[in-house]
Amino acid sequence: MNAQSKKLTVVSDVDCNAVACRNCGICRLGAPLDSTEADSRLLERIAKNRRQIKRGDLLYRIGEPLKAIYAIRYGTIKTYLSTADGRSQITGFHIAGDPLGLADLHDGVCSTEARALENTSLCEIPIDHLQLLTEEIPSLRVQLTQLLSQEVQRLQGLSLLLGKKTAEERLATFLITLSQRFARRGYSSREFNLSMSRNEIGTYLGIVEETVCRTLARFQDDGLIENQRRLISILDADRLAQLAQV
Amino acid sequence: MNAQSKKLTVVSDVDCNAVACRNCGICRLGAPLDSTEADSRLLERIAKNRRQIKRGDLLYRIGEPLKAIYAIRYGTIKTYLSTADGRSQITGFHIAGDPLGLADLHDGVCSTEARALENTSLCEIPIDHLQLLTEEIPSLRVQLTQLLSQEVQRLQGLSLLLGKKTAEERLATFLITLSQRFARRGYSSREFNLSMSRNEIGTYLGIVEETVCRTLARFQDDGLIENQRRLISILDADRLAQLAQV
DNA sequence: CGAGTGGTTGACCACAATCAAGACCCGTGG
DNA sequence: CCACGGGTCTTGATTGTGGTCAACCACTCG
Repeated sequence: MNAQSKKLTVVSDVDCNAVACRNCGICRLGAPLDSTEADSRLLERIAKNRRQIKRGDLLYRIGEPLKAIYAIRYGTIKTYLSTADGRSQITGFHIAGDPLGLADLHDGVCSTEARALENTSLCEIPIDHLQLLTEEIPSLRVQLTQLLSQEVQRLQGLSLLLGKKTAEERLATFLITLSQRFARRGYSSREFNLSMSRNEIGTYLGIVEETVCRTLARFQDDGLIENQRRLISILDADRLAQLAQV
Repeated sequence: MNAQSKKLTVVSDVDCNAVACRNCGICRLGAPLDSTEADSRLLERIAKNRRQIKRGDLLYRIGEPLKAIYAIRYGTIKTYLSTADGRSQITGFHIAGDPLGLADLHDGVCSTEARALENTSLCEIPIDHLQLLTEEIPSLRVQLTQLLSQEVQRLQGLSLLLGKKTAEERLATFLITLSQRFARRGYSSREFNLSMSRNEIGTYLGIVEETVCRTLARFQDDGLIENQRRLISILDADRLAQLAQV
């Protein structure tokens, strides 16, 4: 099992840094509890199915048939949906290791639009391929259930944030959550570069750009963070977490 | 397959009306695409596992181990979670046919609290039971994936509502969605009794009780609905749907 | 170096929250 | 049968958080 995961994670340092890939969704999909040698050979086949998209590019759009599910190797993807008159809500910023497209498995139609915030590399599992794979590797279905169930919990948390938290609490939650996600992927939890604009942060948190700016400025005045445009340093994670009301 | 589903749906008219059960989650779980005779016998065993809870009772609470997953036969359950200081957000009103507990499969810990809004009957599948069942009936896992994926989509829609819609649009969306859900279950889509209070509607829609009242009153003045406390009649579904901005 | 994008700050405003009071409804007990 | 009490619903007056509109700043890139 150790040997297997090595085979999967160490692909080539050029297009897959170890940190991203060790935690990448496809590797998590690829290292289920009871995987066998035969499984691992199959999964190598999947892992080869790569896709690169550039900053600003669409991965898929609302209403089109779901062609594949994805796992992000590196980069950032935002997913969003909109009201009839065009107000849109970002439902997630997805980073290395996150799966994409699972929400649309039940009807095979994309319910969100997915766009790259920076150059992004993905593992791609075509839908018809997935059908075969899950038959050959039962544990893959277990993994799908796990990932979907986590996604439901994430969205429940987002609903709490959008329904009940103040602007200040939203921003604090956002920063703490992002920091924790980076930490889990092996990046710094104290200092990081945002790949999204103030506008996009607002569109995710249910507030406007200006409120994001003002609140970040206040956090800086209060010594909670250092705010240099896209570069954020967390100075007082404890107080920030307390503000977040998680 | 027809004979099978008959066996499952027609239990006894006393504790299972046909409408609710034909569409109930356990029956959907119980009538997967490729079910065999053997499967159906197994599923009969599950379907017998019933549970009744009374209005106001807790089904499970946050943090406790997930003992089972459920499907509602009749009644209504609300699920909710809260901020550290006790503001709570209802994440769903679940009616006949809806599954419960799926969101917590990945770590086996309840992430929401579930409480009955009226006397409610559930099918219960204990977690350890589920393990065995999914091994014997592979299509059950497919069903779990489908149901989870639908739940993710539902919560994405809720996020859009909470993040971007006005109070008026929220109420309109709520009424239209509820009406459609009732219709799909075979109840009237034009007139129905709410099982939740104004306060609970607000706690779900991210607004306060008073705003719910005022907005419903306005809808009545505008001839969109008739509003007799818990009894709601939809008078102009089209205009309401337009207001909803779905 | 100038244009353009994204970020910041200020002044003002509006929608919904809060606070408050009263109406309605239903169950319970005298 | 009516009176009482508590919960739910409704309506009104006032307030406040965050939205809107507007101007300016700062960084980047051609």
